[in-house]
Amino acid sequence: MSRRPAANMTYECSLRTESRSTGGPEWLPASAYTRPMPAPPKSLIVPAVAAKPADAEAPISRGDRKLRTRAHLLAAALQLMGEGRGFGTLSLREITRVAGVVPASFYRHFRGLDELGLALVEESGVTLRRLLREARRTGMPPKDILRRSVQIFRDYIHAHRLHFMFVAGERSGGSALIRAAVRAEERHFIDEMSHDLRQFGLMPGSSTAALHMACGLVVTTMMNAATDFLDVPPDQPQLEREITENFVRQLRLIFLGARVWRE
Amino acid sequence: MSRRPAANMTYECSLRTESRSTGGPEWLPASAYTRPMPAPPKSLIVPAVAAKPADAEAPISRGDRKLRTRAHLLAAALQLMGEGRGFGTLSLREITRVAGVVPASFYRHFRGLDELGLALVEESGVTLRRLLREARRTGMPPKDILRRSVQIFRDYIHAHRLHFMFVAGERSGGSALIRAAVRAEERHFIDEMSHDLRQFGLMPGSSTAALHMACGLVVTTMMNAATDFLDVPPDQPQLEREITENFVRQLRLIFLGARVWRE
DNA sequence: AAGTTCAGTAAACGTACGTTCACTGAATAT
DNA sequence: ATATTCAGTGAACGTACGTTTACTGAACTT
Repeated sequence: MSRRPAANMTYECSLRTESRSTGGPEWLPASAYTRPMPAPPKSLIVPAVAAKPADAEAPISRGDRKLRTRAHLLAAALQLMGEGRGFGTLSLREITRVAGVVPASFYRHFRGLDELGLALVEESGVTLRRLLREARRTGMPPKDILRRSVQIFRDYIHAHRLHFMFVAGERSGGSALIRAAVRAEERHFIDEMSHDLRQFGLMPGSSTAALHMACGLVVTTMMNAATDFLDVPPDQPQLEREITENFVRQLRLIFLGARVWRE
Repeated sequence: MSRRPAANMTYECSLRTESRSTGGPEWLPASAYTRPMPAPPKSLIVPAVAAKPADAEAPISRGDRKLRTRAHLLAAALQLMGEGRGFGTLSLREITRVAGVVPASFYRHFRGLDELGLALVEESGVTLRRLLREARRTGMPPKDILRRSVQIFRDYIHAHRLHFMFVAGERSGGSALIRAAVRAEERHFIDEMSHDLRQFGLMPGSSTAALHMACGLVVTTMMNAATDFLDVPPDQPQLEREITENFVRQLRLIFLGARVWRE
């Protein structure tokens, strides 16, 4: 399961070209675009939701248009991986199909799939860092820090589900190129985190190296928890609570260990 | 990079059939098999080594032969993933090609690729558990436990490189089916490990639940370290030493935390 | 107003894929 | 000695793929 639909289907083409003339654009006045109106980037399974939520109106400029299509391509790839597939299993045609664009168009934006992958890593890296930034801005409530942080983290994951699926998935699997890029982002994340921890004065007795090591441990644990959270079916609050609880305890143990750490 | 060779190649067929008549079987007397002698399961890159190391002689029985081919298929899949690709990117034809067998033969052994994947999970699970078993047999040397264990672990990883690449890679990425199976194996591993830790009397003050939680943390860290180890190029002993050192410290921190753990 | 640029198009190419089918012939069962 | 079984074969099928090519026409430049 979960690999490509195993051959024998309706032959791909009908989708884009037909969907524009038949069941297509009643959800938006077709006149909104002059010609290169991209077909709705709808999934093959859930047709309506996600990716391009009536952001229509008038994005006129040519450069903006290009950016928009590029974003559609990235979103399409993420969406496909959201159905539970590795980046390496995506095909170019598939991505362009979901993005509502012809395959050849892809090359106007990326040299190939790897380049798109790297763009996704960067995008995800930004999402990751924003998590830290928000935590920094909020400051840490001195009471129940861990439990609160984990709750925030859980919410953040679900709000950026696709990015986290991507990072968690490609962090260890798949292509060496992408994995390396993800690990680099992760290192930046660890660096920032240990900087913040020092700033906030948690673990004052520890050396920089020890702090960094502990943060690495935290991030590993965090990524693992992310995979766990993302694998929970949406109707299993009990399971999610257990994962939350386990994650909190693990973090507690780590910080306990860090407090008594001596070289 | 690292996805499939990007089209435009010599058309696959020539490979198997030709290699038998031209440059093929001088490494073994062709008469060893009557007819269904499988072509050498050589990689497209490194032709000679690995998979079927002169285990020839006479495995006569039909059942044995079937098992042997099955093993070749599993080994072929692992080998391909060893080149740094996710399981989801493998194709059936590719696997049979490397295994030295015609595509249709695949179905004599597996219903499809997923079934082969699950077989690989099981195989890898056995490898994982053998690690614990050996640790149990040896007993833990009371001096420098952590450092010694990590060295053993590092050696074990390299001795079973492909299995660990598979587990580490599919643990978070790829198909939900395989991921679930891997996580199940991992849970078994954690169970056994916490049982052993209790047996050996480490962490005597902790509840079963706490022990289990700590073991989960250890295994997550371990899997992460495995990916790190496997990504080190073979000529970078310094980098490997750093990873080892980091891993030791992380484990030390975890056990430190576990020692002072209170509910 | 005329000319240039270039994101997106349509069609074609050669290759690879999964799956099916009737077959062959040695290992087994009778 | 004869019949049955069945792992492995070879060929064919329809579908999907990545990439290239010449094109169109609106957005920009002059």
